[in-house]
Amino acid sequence: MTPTRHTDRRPADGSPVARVCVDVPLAHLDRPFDYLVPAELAATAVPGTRVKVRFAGQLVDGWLLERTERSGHAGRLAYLEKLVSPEPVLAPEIARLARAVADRYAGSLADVLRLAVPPRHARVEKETPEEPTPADVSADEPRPARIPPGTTGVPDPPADTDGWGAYPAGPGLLRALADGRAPRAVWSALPGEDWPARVAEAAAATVRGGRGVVAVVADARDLDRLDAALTGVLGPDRHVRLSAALGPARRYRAFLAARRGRVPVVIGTRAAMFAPVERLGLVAIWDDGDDLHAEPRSPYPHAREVLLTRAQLGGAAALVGGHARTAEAQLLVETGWAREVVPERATVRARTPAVAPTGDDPQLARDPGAATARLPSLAWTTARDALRADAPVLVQVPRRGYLPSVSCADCRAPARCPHCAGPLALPSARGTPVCRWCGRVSAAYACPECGGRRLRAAVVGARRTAEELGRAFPGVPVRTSGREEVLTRVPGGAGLVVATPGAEPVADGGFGAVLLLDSWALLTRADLRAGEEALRRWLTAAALARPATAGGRVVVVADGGLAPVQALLRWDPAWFAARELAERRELGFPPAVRMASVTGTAPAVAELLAEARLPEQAEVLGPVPADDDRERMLIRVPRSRAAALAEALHVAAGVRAARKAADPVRVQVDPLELF
DNA sequence: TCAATCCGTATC
DNA sequence: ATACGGATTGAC
Repeated sequence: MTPTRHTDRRPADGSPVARVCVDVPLAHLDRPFDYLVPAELAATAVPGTRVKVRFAGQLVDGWLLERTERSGHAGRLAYLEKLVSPEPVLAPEIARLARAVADRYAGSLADVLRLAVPPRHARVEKETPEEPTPADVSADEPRPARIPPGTTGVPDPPADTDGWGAYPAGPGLLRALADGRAPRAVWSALPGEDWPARVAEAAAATVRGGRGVVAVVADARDLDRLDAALTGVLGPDRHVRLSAALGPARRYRAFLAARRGRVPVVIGTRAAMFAPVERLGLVAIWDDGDDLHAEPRSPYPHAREVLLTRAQLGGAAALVGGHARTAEAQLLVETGWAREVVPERATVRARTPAVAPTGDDPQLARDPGAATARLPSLAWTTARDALRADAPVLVQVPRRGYLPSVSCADCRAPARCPHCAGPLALPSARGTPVCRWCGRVSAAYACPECGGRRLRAAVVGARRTAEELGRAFPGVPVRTSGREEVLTRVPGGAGLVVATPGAEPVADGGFGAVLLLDSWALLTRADLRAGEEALRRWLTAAALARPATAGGRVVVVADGGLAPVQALLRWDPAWFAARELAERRELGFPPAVRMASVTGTAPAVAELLAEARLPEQAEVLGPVPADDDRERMLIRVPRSRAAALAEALHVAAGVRAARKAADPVRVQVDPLELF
């Protein structure tokens, strides 16, 4: 039995109208609906709370956005059915941010709020509503008292040439953060940089100035490192980690600690990009080129864009850092929105390893060890020398697994399935090739380009590479770091580490040599970002090597004339980013323009585009075939029309939703993959 | 002329 | 999803 019967209800005395965002995914319902606040909820149904409302006959979840005196709605208002919890989980600035993100990405507010506020966990909410609980501290451990920001315990940053002192603009950046200003920086980290320490110092400076921080990294390993650095600088109680990997209870606990103002700093993976923080002073993202920063759920916002929007809306500082620089970050610099924080060339020279390119060496058989390992001889001798000097060696291989795909041994054309044109793979070392799409076995494969019948491994996976290296360097321990097991740190002595990109461990004292293998597989990907991504992966791995002055060497198996290889040799990510951005301007690709993709069955895509009132300058490109009989169209507009494009697509999606169009269409603004 | 039914549309 | 209004249909 409900506590209040409908007939008993009367509206609250003050602000009896609640503006509610109903949690339904339909695009045409993406606006607030007004409800009456019953008198008994007058004090508790505050903005930011979760509510239940009767909507089109159903009980649905909703967000109370606002309380007002009157409604613009002509008809009769229904009452709020229920207050889910008095906890105002949706901070007003996050509601504003979510609206801005929805608008930018042609999505609905409700979709963004689902990403922004983790699911409620009632038990967690009840525990210690008065006392703080930093997220990773379990409920029964002693809890620190609430410390107001800017009062205690934060050490001053170290002075001069170490740390941020290695960047001419670095000390000024920290000062501005501590002074409560809003500097915006695109930071190119030096090789060997202890970046978690630098981010922690920037966070500490901001906290010292009495403001909060949100910092986002790509994966759990980077998060562990940042967590440790922050604990070193701020102690264990001033920050929480927030990531989907925590599980519902711990995630909600961390979220609440931030929302209740118990901690000034939130760090995490992209799940933290919407984290509420009181008096936000700094947003930071490390390695913004990592595609893990792109949210895979509608409306597919990117952590960098969300954080920069927060900085813009909230007057907060922004720090976009990495060893590499994305074209998007370059655009921030070129438009003057952000300033570069880069080392001087002399500092770069002093800290970089010696980098050398080498071709796929036809003479590799002269070094018996190299032949065994299928290594070009320069790579082999470099590794051997480092091992002889009792230094660890990192070998980066681009893809996981065992012989993921194969190509013609004669002309190198990728081997494709004769039936469906899917990629062929070798499931076992001496087996017959099998199609990875349709599963058919191609026993008598002949290359359609040259007629060749022999196949070679297109990309040798980490496990296979590790086996071969073990044979080439007998007696040297070989470890792999990849999907199944990611190593965080390895000891300093002689040893081989075979890692896939993103899984490279840090070595005590740095790696003596870093080998970047099978690079052509990265560079020949048919992707707009192939060059940028290759360079990002190389720089990230090469940054783990010792400086050349300490014997650190890097060998990249690629043509030294290619731009990404050049950028690696000169350690000049800014040069490459400027070049890349110029090229994208010329070709009309993001971020020089705004692109959106519309994916679905051919009739559904056509229907949506027919409905959409696209801006004047819009160009429609395609169709490109997508997975399962669906197709994809791209729409390109100048950046000045970006908002209009998103709105047009959102409205068109709404019209389709209102008509109950059967087959879904996915609308994506700034899709990561363009072709 | 009126009720039953269908369809489209709004959902507070 | 469901509820409602207007249009349509069919029986008297």
